[in-house]
Amino acid sequence: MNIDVGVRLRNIRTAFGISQRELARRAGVTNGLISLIEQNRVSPSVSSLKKVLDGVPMSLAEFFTLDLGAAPQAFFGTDELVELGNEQVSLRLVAAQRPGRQMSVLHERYAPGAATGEEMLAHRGEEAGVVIRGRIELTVSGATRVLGPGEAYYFASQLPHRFRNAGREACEIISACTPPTF
Amino acid sequence: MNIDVGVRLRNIRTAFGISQRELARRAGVTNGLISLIEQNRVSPSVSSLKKVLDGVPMSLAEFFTLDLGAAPQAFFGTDELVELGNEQVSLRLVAAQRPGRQMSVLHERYAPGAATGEEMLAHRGEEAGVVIRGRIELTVSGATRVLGPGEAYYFASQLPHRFRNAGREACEIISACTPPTF
DNA sequence: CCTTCTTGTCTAGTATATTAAACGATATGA
DNA sequence: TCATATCGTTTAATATACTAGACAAGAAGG
Repeated sequence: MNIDVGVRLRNIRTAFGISQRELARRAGVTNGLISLIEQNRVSPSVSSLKKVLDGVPMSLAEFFTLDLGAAPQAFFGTDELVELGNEQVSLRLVAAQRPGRQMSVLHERYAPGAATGEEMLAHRGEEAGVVIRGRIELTVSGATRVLGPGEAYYFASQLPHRFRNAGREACEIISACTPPTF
Repeated sequence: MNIDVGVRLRNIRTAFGISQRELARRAGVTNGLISLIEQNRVSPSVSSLKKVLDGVPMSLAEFFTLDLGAAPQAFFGTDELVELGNEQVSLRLVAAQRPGRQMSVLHERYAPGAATGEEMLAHRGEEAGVVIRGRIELTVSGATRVLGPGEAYYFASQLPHRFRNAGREACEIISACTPPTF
């Protein structure tokens, strides 16, 4: 449940082969604080954690992103793409069953008038894509734009977003998102 | 020199269109604390910042990887894609200048006879794509296959791989890779 | 003009992060 | 054996994060 800041910091410090006192000296804090943080006896303020990491040095973003993730199937015929959508919005997923993959790549098809729903979507991760046929109306954080063939998008998926095919022609998009939502 | 936690939090909260009190309710903290944090009057402890972000929801890693300042560009016209390739292999990159992005999404175009080179490529990460026009000959770990429109690939980039357009028609692919190689 | 609701801000009191200094343990050398 | 380091831990005092509640400003409706 809790982010284990203490263990993380200890791992990093020992990986650099420096003592609590040495790190404290570089960071401009006391060695006692380092000790307490590493034991999870206190939850450091962002400002002091930043000071500590500056002594390594390491950014807060790097600190909180510690992890990563095979020779499975590499080629996929059209019939090997897994169909996920409905009649209005077709989603063909590449490498659906691949364990531990870091992205979802989709061939999307929006029928005329189709949309991702009435509500705005919002979830973790990032998504991007290129329109290859037709036109799509995309709204991100209140901003709306219609994209045509060759045009593209890239946004953080936390921002409220919605896709809608406002035209009369079907619209196709190749898209990718990470981490894999589908 | 300090990370502007307050402005970040305010940007995120307003992007979601919720009030300080609503966020506080979801996060299980007081609205006053949200106010103080957003004004940078206090530097929140990691534990309380995590509580607040859980209300969005957003991870600490995502929070600190968000780029500061204005909302990044979400829409890209064809002329806003950055051209990276040569005359044989054209690579149009989406969101090239976006700092901290987690993927590269490309519109690739292989002229007849064009290839990624004589040597096999091998690097970190994963890559995937969908062919939208023409045919491409893809070799991964010794296995070779020709993919046509609607067909796709997904493989770990450490595996030796090579793309070649063996046909007479230009071939277009929309591809994605993570982490961003381009 | 009134309410009544919502917004963000501020203040006094309390909980907790942080400091300064001490402690015990381990190691090295005279 | 006795120093003299350095290591991580602990404690009491202090600085600061956090809470509960009040405040002023704006909007909606009577």
